[in-house]
Amino acid sequence: MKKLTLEEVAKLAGVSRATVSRVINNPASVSPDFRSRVQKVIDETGYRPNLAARTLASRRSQTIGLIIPSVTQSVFGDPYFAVLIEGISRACNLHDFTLALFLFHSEDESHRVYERALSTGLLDGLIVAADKIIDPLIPQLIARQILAVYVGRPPDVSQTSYVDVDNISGSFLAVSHLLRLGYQRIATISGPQDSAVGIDRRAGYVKALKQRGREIDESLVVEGDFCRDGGYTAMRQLLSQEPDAVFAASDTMAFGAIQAIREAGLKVPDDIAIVGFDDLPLAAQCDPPLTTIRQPVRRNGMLAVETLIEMLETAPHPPRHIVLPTELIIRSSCGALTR
Amino acid sequence: MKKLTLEEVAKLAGVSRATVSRVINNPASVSPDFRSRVQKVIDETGYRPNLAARTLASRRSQTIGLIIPSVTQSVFGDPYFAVLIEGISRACNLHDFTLALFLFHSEDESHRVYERALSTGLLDGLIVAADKIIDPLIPQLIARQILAVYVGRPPDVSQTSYVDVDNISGSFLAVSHLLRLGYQRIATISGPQDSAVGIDRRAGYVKALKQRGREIDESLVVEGDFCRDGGYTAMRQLLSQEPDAVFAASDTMAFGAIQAIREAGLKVPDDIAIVGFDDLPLAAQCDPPLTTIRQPVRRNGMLAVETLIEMLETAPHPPRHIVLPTELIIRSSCGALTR
DNA sequence: TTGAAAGCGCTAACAC
DNA sequence: GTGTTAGCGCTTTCAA
Repeated sequence: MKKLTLEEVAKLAGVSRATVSRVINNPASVSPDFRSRVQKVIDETGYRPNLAARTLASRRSQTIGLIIPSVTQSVFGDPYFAVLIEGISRACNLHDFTLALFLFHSEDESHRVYERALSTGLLDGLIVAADKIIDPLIPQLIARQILAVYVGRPPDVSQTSYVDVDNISGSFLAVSHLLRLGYQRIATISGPQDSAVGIDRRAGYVKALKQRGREIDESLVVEGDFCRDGGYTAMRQLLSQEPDAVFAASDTMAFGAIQAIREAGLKVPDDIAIVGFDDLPLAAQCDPPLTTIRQPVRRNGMLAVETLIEMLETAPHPPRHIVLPTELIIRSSCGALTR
Repeated sequence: MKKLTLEEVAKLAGVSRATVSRVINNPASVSPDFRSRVQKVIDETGYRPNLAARTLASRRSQTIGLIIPSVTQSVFGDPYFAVLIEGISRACNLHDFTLALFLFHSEDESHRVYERALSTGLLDGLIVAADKIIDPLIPQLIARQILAVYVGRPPDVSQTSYVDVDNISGSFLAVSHLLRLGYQRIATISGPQDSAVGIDRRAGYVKALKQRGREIDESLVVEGDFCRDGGYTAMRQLLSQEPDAVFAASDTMAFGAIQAIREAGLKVPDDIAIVGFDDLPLAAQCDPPLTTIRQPVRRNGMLAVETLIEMLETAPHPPRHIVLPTELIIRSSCGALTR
């Protein structure tokens, strides 16, 4: 059972190659009679067009790439990425696009991976989930004229499309909530300060405190890596400062922090209140249920795909910026329900 | 800056197309003189071959697909998949392959996704992380002569290549350990009984008990879904049976079970001991650290890729079966350290 | 509406 | 070692 080509299908149906192509790509343009004749042959033979040939001829692969550049183990150390991938994959399915996944696990790998991801022909566009404020990828994307949408604010906003959430407002919301509850020593476990998210979420923390006329106590600000271990380590460091509340810049770090608090013999939220950021599925399930800032991770992933597809279809394309709001989700870890 | 073709590079270098092609694909077959001349042009112009054209002509795309068929949210409800993807991606990078990711989130999606994944031309082969014992995919793979490697034992072992771990021995190890520690009422939270892993891990539980002459108490056997919620729910059901130890067929279910135990005011391992399966990164970090069966998830992912690539290069290819051993990792949740 | 024919950009025999 | 020449299987003008 060798592989059929368009040519052979055409012969079997007694029509030309072009007609078969039309039946596949634009059935309405073929007369019902021909259409059904061709369709019959396709059904009977199980013919499937060769995607490489189609891509070459049409210059459209219906495939997009997702690049997640991450030198640390953090790609999957934080389930955030799993949810993001799920959203992206879902949108791809919806629009009949194929998703190519480019992860890299070390700096060394990055060159070879970029090489593949940036080479022409196979990919219609790229979604980039990079969050470093210095990103070597962007100049290359521009030079090679590769369509891309960032997830998270990229370094150069003027030339690059992205979808993001309002991180500053989000963390402002979180910290204001803690202030409202009357906490006095509010610490934060921030994200890396070489990433836009990390910077913004810390900025929201500062903004909320300042708005209430509070001074920023630098000893209450510790940098984490968005992962559980980072949260754990940061919290152990914070314990000596005796905070009564902590805003962690990701749920995953909040989980690590809670463990550190427990191991110190303290209780959440009675001794130390915690608020996270993300509202991952686990936030609602864990013990105690986590008060957190909900951001639409899955939706953002889907939006990134849809934005990219739109740009694909309507060149030329000014960069698009989509920023979604966040929402405070109150559960028990902040003490709001018990105080 | 329009896109360059081989042809144009050849003209610029004053050689034939074939020579440029050789420089790219097999530099050793070109004289140093010509090679450097061509290479210079490539470097200066930033030329990149068009992958679609290359795929069409060579019938090799250097791309493999990963199919994770999962009707539930379980794809990313269990970090197991994240680790697996990481391994697969890593091996792809190592061998300069591109990874296409096919997830589906509902039964409806499956048809369209399969259509893409099975269509010709774009993919050299497939890795399938399906674990249902009835798998509609296999006949199609065979009919279309698509090279595939399963992760986990597939329904029809005689026609399909796979990599797996010895699940029966693994859970046998886990339950034997609990027996050795003297537990009397050992329950299990099993995986779904329509999956090979689910069945095998329950079989290991039964085997260990029988070997010690114990009867199987059906009220101590509850089916979960490998996810946290499933473990939680199953454990709540088990609590009324007052087990003194539980073997959970995945770490993720073990985490859910621990939460249920805590909420009931009981302690792990003092009141109920727990053993998991997988040894996910979180198993060592959580509280209490989880005794579990380590399986080489990442390594299995890499092996799947490497097996597939080998098969790609050496047709015809009898199905290959690789089964790796597991290992008992003793931490605190089983009580071994305190009893 | 349908068909003929010209590519899409590359690889791979084959000849030199 | 290098160039010539056919394709790979499809889409897409352009005529009919």
